[in-house]
Amino acid sequence: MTATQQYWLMKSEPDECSIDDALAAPQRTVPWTGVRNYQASNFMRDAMHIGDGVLFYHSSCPEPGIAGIARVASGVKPDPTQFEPDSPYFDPKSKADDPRWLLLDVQALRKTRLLGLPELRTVPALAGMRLLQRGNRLSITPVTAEEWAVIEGLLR
DNA sequence: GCCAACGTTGGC
DNA sequence: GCCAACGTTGGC
Repeated sequence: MTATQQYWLMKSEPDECSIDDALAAPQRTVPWTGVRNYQASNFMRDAMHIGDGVLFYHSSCPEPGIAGIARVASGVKPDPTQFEPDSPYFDPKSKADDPRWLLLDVQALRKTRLLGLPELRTVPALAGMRLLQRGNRLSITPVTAEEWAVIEGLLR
């Protein structure tokens, strides 16, 4: 156990799962369903570890931004919604013995004030954040230790 | 609702 | 393996 803690930003639509929803869940933990992008999925499979820090981001909503702090709470497992025909995340190409999509559990730690996207863009130290790069659409992006520290400072 | 940006699909 | 067409994301 030598891996140092890493940091991530994970987008969730608050209509589906807000930071309040996550905090209200059993163990404050929710399965991160619905990732349907290989880059994001590969982050979960190859790079994310239990205990990593997570910025809980609200997207596709009136006020997009960081809404809370969470942690990675499990390793990867198959995302069951890919096998559910009635789910919006159903993937007919997925086979039970060869799932295409993974998830891991995320445990909410605390709600923060909303650190909105416009405010994030004003912080020079965050100019390089993956989230803020032009055209970024990834639902899971790495956050550097420096960026994490700056954001913790803004949320204090 | 618009649209820029990006990822995926599938014909060749 | 290329690349045009199409679908999706997500801020505005």
